[in-house]
Amino acid sequence: MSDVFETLKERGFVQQCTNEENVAHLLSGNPITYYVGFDPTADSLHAGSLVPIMAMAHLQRAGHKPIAIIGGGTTMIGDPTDKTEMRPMISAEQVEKNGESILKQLQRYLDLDNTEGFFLNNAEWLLSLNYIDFLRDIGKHFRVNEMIRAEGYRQRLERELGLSFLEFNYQLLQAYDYLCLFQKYGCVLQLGGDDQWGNIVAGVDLVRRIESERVHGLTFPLLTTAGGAKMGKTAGGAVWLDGEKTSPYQFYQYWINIDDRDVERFLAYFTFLPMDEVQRLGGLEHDEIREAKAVLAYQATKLAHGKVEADKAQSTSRAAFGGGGMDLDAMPTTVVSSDRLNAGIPIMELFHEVGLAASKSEARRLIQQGGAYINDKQYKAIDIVVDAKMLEENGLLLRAGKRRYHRVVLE
RNA sequence: GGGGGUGUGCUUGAGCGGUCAAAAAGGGCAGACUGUAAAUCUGUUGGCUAUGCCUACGGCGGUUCGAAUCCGUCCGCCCCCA
Repeated sequence: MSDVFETLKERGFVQQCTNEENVAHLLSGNPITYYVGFDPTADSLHAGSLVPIMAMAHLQRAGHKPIAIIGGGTTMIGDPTDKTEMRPMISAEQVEKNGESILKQLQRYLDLDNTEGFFLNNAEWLLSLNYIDFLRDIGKHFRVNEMIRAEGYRQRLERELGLSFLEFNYQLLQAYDYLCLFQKYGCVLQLGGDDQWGNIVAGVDLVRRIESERVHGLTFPLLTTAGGAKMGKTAGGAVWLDGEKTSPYQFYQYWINIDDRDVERFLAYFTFLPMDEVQRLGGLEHDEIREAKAVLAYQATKLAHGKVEADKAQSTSRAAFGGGGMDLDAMPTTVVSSDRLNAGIPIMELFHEVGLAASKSEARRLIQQGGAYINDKQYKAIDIVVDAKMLEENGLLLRAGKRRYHRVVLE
């Protein structure tokens, strides 16, 4: 078994760690069980979640057993950590539904078949808690003085924002999660974003106090892009792992369009390429860096959507930007009846209808500012009517700006 | 329970009773330059059957020729006292 801890470290996954030597030692020995919590407030994970996912995958490849848990119980309270306001609560049914989608996505990266890995909802043990018992058995181990020192709480208190008692209990519940997982599954390592550090440590302490056992914690750095933006967000919103919400092609393009400065870091995080290769690619400059981005995009897409989709996305991208013809199959397409086209469709209407502009006014602006193209020809007059005469063999190729394409074909 | 404050467009945040679709910044989009990058410059950024009309300044109601701006009330959030 190779030294996974070393791998995680050199790939940049380690931000804080309860005790580096112990964790390194633990990971180089017999298989252990570790866990990461995921937020079930949305029905899909997004690119930002790839950091914990990839870390889990590295560990599983080294023979360790992952537990992915969704906070069905905790979400019903709302996590105050690093939030300026209270997180909205969501219903148990919604959590259940979201959990199913999330599990499917995780399975692309991890084996969660209930032998090699597990997928659990903490509602399972949290919902049946009895208040008095919980206070007596768990609550007595927590010191309020310590709790309010935690960054997340402290900020809320200092900024005089107020913090409900409900939210204040979040840390106890997460610590309790760890305790349960330790007791039932022998879980001895919790991973999470650095904002979770306080909660993780609370769990480590709790297990030590109740079970007199030493368990461990490790956090990942919170990723931002070189531009300072949150990882995995774009104009259109989050970059989802769900192919329905973010198509494989869009997913691919997200990685292609990242800042040059992020290339090496992201290769280390989001691919399994050996580090010497990562460094070689990261060292490329100017035009060549695009090759590195292509590798990153392809690898990341392949992991998230499989080889077939990755190949398709890659060829579409190459065709679109490499000067050649487009890969028409992968392009979003709208079907229009020939009668309608023969009658003529105002250009603003067309751009709006296919979704390249959110409203007709936006379409108007786009056109007036020279961002509207049909079959690679720019059209700046808003009163143009698109009809069958403009049809080419592949239909109409609409483009908004440099990168957003849409095809219109006849019925 | 008492007192005070606050609620504006994607976000932050100005806003005298008319000249407010609402300052400013950020963000977004488009154009130029480029490498599908960054930086920079320019334009733009509620909708529409478009030199006009409609919808918008927490909800409802009122005062007024006229309200984001005044009054009442309700809701949300925040602070202080209990």
